[in-house]
Amino acid sequence: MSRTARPMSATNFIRQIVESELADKRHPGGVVTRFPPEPNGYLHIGHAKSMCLNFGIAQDFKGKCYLRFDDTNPDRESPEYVAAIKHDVRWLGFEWENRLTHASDYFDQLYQAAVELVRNGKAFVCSLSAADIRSSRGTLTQPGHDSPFRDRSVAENLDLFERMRCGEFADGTHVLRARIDMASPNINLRDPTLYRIRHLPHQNTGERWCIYPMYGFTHPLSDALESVTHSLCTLEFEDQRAFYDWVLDNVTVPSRPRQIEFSRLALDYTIMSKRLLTALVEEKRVAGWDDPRMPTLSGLRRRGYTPASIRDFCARIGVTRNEQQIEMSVLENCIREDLDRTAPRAFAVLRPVRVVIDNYPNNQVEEFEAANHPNDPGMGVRTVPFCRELFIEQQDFMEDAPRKFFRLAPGREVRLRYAYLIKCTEVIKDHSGNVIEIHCDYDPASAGGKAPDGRKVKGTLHWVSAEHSVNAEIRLYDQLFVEPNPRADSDTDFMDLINPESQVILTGAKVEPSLARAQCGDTFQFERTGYFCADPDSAPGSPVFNRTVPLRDSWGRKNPA
RNA sequence: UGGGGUGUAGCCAAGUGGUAAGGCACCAGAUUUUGAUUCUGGCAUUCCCAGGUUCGAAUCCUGGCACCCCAGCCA
Repeated sequence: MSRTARPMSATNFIRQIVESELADKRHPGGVVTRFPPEPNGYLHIGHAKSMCLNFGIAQDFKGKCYLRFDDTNPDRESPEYVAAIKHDVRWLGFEWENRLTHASDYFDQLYQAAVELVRNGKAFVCSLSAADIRSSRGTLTQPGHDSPFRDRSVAENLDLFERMRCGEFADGTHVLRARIDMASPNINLRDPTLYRIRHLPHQNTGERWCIYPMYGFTHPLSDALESVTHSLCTLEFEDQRAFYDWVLDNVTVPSRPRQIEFSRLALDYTIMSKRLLTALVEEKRVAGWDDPRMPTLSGLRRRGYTPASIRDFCARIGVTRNEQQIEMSVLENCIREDLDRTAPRAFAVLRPVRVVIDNYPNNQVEEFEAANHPNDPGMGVRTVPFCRELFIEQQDFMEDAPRKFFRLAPGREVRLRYAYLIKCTEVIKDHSGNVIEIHCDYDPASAGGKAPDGRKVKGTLHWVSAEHSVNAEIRLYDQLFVEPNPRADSDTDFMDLINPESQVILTGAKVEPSLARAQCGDTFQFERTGYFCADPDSAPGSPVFNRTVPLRDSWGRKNPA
């Protein structure tokens, strides 16, 4: 499997815009996009959508895409996040080559741009407190009023701004504001803040600055400096576009990018807000950013999702301006489709119960050949050891079984896949009535699982040898929340909606011997059970597997446990 | 009448005046040594609603309705 991303097959309204502009020769320098994460958290699947869009357009239209860290707020950003983001971008299959940048790389130019605005009377130093700025901004329905500092002279503004930069003032004492229109119906145009004072070291620029530019000012200029042609962002920035354009209209810039918005991704039964994901991590409600229940790329990776499956998902959901609330089944379908093709099969018994084959020789061991993939002989075969005592799945035995239960029950015959047909002769229970041992007879003529006389045996079970199997820990994962949209009800704390069964740890699982040497990240289909992935917690001889996704199960769906 | 957006099936989504693609989900059947996979068929006489224009409207016009975003010195 190639590490490079396949282009998104589907088109969308943004690609159509790019295409028609290219047809009109509007971009002689080629199309340029950018993926601009803030390094204040880990990337999630919503970012994957943005990456597929931005890097995908660059790839398909022979353009370029920058990976630009939007690092203008030093108190939330850290090198740990920078490193994690770079790792995740590469993992998803995208390459920035020599186009790794930071908004902070442009702090000098940004400062000069601010000075230019001041010189032209388009910006002023405001010495109102944050609270006063807020109250003078007006409301959604009422205009704001001008700051008393709005008409400071250019000379005074220049002097003050310079002194802000030199560290003469404490945090919060002054800000630089654009001089636009306090009565604008668009609140973003009511003299928005351009620079604030923060005496804080920065993850990239260190101690060099104590004033930091705001997003709304930084973003259009960074785009222009990188000759970005299409600045693609999510819908909540739509109202900011007027300010984006104002900046580009009022500062001398080398190029003229265009902002286009698309809707952000929401997935059922999870959350995509970085603030809330951070809270889950910090309050230790999950094991970390890479907890397999998290919608982060690192979480999905640890869960067993492949980059290709996530790219496929992004292609399937499309890019529009509609609110997107996607069902989990879409994502699950993508990983099942990928892993069905690529994951070798293996036997693992999650909740074992002992089976004794009374008519099988006591010390005999046979090796049966098993296909690594039933539909792909190229994936080869392995052998699995068989002996008198085995484990099967507790769920595969029922004492009083209905007609349609195609598994083991007293007097009934099933196939042990690749091995023999066995018939249940006796059930042994403990004092509280739990089945602890199932006795069977096997048909010696059915080696390999073939019915010698062609008799129909509907049920086929997976199994492991009691003597040869390996103990394993298996972690079952399910949706993180019990509500499709945990944020829907503002009276309910989303923490209270965490699914208590989102992680179920099985410590007594028995897996076939070949699985003892599973390497972290190896994926398997445990037959009849699901897709699993070896966790980094695995140790030699004691593997740990995460369930990526269960197999589709038309029996279990109709007969919930 | 604060501003900006969005309404096509349960969830996504094509569609750009010529008679509703596709995916997921769901249902039915075939094949199957995984109740998996695969395959086959079904699933919107109608596009938020109401009028209008037109031979013809999801597409154009008018008027409603519903939902989302915006009042950080966050991004």
